[in-house]
Amino acid sequence: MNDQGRRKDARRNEQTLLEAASAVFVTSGVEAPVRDIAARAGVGMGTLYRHFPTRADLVIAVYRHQVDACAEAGPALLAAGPTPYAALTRWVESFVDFLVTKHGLAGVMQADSAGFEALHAYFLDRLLPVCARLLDAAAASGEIRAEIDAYQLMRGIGNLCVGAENDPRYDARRLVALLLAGLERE
Amino acid sequence: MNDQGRRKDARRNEQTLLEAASAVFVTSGVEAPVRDIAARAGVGMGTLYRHFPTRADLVIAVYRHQVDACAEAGPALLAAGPTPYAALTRWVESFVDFLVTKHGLAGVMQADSAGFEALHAYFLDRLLPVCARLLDAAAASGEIRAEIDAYQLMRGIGNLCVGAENDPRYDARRLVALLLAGLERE
DNA sequence: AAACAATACGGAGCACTGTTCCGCTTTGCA
DNA sequence: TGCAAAGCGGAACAGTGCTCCGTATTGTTT
Repeated sequence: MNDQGRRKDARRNEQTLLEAASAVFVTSGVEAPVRDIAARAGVGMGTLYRHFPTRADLVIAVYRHQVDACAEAGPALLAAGPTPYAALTRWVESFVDFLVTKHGLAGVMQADSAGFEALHAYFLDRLLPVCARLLDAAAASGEIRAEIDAYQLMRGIGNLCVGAENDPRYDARRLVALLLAGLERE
Repeated sequence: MNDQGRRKDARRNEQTLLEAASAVFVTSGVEAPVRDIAARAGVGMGTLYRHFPTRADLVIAVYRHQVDACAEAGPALLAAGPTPYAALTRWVESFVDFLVTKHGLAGVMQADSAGFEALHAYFLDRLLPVCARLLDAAAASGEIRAEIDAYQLMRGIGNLCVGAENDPRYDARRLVALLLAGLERE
């Protein structure tokens, strides 16, 4: 727990930055200017960038716990749910909830969002295997057509969540549900 | 054909700008720097902005014909297709083709894409009524569940097309097809 | 043909990004 | 207590979209 012998001001600043970033993300969204976060943490730009070499790294650090929790929920749901498709549905719903409640996260998670490749890669690394396992199980049980791979499903879900938070006429959950319904074997 | 008595250099520059923008959009995408377009047209920034007060206006001007064609295809398909749902499917496919072939257009068509509200509004004005008509007809014929309104469907389709052009692993057409399949009444 | 508004042009400049760089400060070990 | 090493702050850079205004072009009026 020595935190690798870094100086204690460094450790304190990293923590302060994470808290500031988390707060700013809630109020101004994930795309908030880096300066705002540094200012809120009472820290210079250099400090921010030494701890988090790019905006994406900061975003990853802030949401790492929730992404991990989402990844761990997959196998649990599969074990608990009545059927694999039910587990898939619930897992997807929780993922969508996560994306939709974080301002702009879905938009920035896209592969082509310049400078956020690391974020995209992290989400994929962590969640793709989980999604694949659920999808395979649901296909094996005959509940869905195996028409799509986990990558495309994840990307489709992410895309459907883009911009969902500032548009009362748009309900990403419903559209994702429709997409899953399209997978069902009739 | 007098083009409202504007000076002839003005008319010529507007045309040159449209051609330059069109060419740049193809090679560098819709989000290409405005300076690039002005440079390609051999024109100053002031000229560009006088003719197209915002980037969105330029994008609209470049794609206006194709959007209009898409809008007009709706009623035609409804009249021609075997069923309203088939017409809807075909119309959506043509819309997806349009979005996917224009670099970054889908991403920029989103409501929250800062500075592109005008573009979003234009697409909606032009295409929403067409989509609504197709959707209503398909619902009336009993082929689909009326679970979703035209706005949400359009937005969902637009979202699914985001970033589709630079990712060989992602096939927006297939996901949109799945979404439509989710609408079918079983 | 010459003078002269009116119209339109060009590009420097502004405000705002993310990111880098480096002189100065703080820390913790000897 | 001294002093390198580690860390810090924020000015400065490069790249955006967009504005502003002095200058050039146009076409109309004498």
